[in-house]
Formats: sequence, structure tokens, C-alpha cells
Amino acid sequence: MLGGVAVHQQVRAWFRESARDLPWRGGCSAWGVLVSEIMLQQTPVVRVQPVWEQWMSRWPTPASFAAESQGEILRAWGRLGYPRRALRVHAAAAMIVEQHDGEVPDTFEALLTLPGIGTYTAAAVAAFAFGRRETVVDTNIRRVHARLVIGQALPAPTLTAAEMKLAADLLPHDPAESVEWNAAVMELGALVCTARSPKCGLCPVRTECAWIAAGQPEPTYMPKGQPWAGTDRQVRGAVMAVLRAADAPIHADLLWASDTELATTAPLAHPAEVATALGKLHDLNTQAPQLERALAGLLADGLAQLSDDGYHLPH
DNA sequence: AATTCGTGGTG
DNA sequence: TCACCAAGAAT
Repeated sequence: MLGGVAVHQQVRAWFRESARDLPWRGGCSAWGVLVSEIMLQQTPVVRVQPVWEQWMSRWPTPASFAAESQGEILRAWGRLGYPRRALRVHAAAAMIVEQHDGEVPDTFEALLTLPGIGTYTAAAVAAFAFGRRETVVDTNIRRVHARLVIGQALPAPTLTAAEMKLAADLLPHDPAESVEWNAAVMELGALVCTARSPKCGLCPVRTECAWIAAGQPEPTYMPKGQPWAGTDRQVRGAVMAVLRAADAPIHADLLWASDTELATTAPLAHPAEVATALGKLHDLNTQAPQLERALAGLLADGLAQLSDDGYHLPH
């Protein structure tokens, strides 16, 4: 399989030499690994790390975290994005307390039952927190495999069974080696075999790479973009920023306010940050139906609540 | 299977 | 500048 043990040794040697010193690697609690993995879903390391540090200092155990209010957790989540993840960690912590005596479960199957934990995260926690031999497949590993083994610039648009089989076939038999292999391939994808402008000159296995051997062919499909301007997501994000900044309910009129007077005077009852966040929301010039849709979505997802005094984070 | 769900750095 | 992209999950 792909040059026998040579590729594995080269990648793992590169990892030991070049890996970033991330705080959730080595000696970290399983809870810390779990939190890091959920924060890292679709969010870069550099933005996760400072928030993760604060969380570990503030809530060192699932029980301490489960006892916190959802609103405080959403504020602490800050601008990491996809705030529903914060609520899912909270629900997962509650399940860990209730069903697992406060200890993060140590098997793929048990982890998979927790909210916010899918196949990738369950495998990653089982491997990196408990040393288990798991087939870990994230976007970095998919891309490295696509290039190194298949010879394509990018993996398929969606994860396929063939990719899972390839990853399973490449996984070293020894558990300890498999854990390092998973981390090493992921790190190679993050630092060298990147999506745009890969640093092939620094790659430890460039001489074994099927993509380089094939002359680095272009992607065979158009990566579908992620529209942002004018979307409901943009409005939801702007509303959430207002609610995070507020220490009291925000009256609905403020969210809709387009006239300068209301938008600048009424927020004075709130911290200055609220006025800033409201200004950004109003700058979007959102049409009423879209704002209503965004608010309804936030309520449905439990990210916001509506009382007589207005919208606020959940208690 | 295709959508939805935030945010900010960057080539 | 602006489209692309990031340790995905849920539906």
C-alpha cells in the first residue's frame, strides 16, 4: 500500500519535527480534546485557541460546564461562528454528567450518541483523547489522500465510502502509531498540503505523491462557494452580536429601527457595544421578511428567546 | 444527497 | 479586491 512503510515513516518523522505545539495535544483532558474538536469544526486553529484556553480555565470539567447557563456559554463562544455548536457542547456535557458519571465516554460508539459529535469528531476524540485506533477523516486528511494516493487536486465534493476505505487501509495496525498517523496526516494537510497554493517543496513525501507525478492536474469540478452577503446567516450573525453585547432584552423595535434617532438614542440604555452591533445590523438594510426569518430561526434553534421586554440570549 | 448553519484571514 | 476556505453536523 503506497510505498509500504516508507510514506508512513516519513510523514510521522515530519510530524515530530514540524507539528505545531497546540494546547489540546498531549496531556490534555478528554474534556479538553472534546471541546477543541467541536470548536475546530469549520473554524481555524488560530481563532479557536484563545477561546479554548478561556473555556478550560473557566470550565475544567463537563460538570462545571453543564452547570453554566446557555446565555453565558453563548457569550463565551464569542465570534467563533456557528453558535449552535456551543449549545450542543452544553447538551453533550449534560449527557456526560447524567449518563456517564461526568466522564467523557471513551468509545467511538458512545461519543457518536452525543449532540454535535458526528463520525469525524467521535473518531478524533476516541483517538486523540483515549489512544484508540480509529479511522479519522477530516477535510485535511481527505485532501492529502486525494493528492498523495489518487493523484487528484481535491477530494470529491462529499465524503465517499471509497475514501473511508482508503483511510482505513492506510491506518497503521498499531494503535499508538495509528494515533500519530492520524494527527500527522491532518497536520500535513493543514500546514503543507493546503487547499490553495500547497507548499510541495516542503512536503516529506513529494517524491511519492501521485498528484505531483501526474503533473499537478487542476480540480475536475468547481468548488461550490459559500454565499454570504445578503443571506439569512449574515442577518442571524448580526442579531446574535447584538444579543451577546446586551445585558438586558433588546426591544424588537430596535432591531428593525432604520431611522437614525431611534437607532442612536434608544441603545443608550445598553452598553456602548450594543449600539455598535445594532449599527452593523442596520447597515445590512435587511428587508423585513428576511429579518423575521432570521429571528424565527434563532428562536427555533434556541439561540435566542423572546420575552415581553424583547429578544435576549437564553437563560 | 443537497442545504443550512458564522466568522475572519488571505492569496 | 473578493472569492475561497477552515479538525463538520444535522436534517
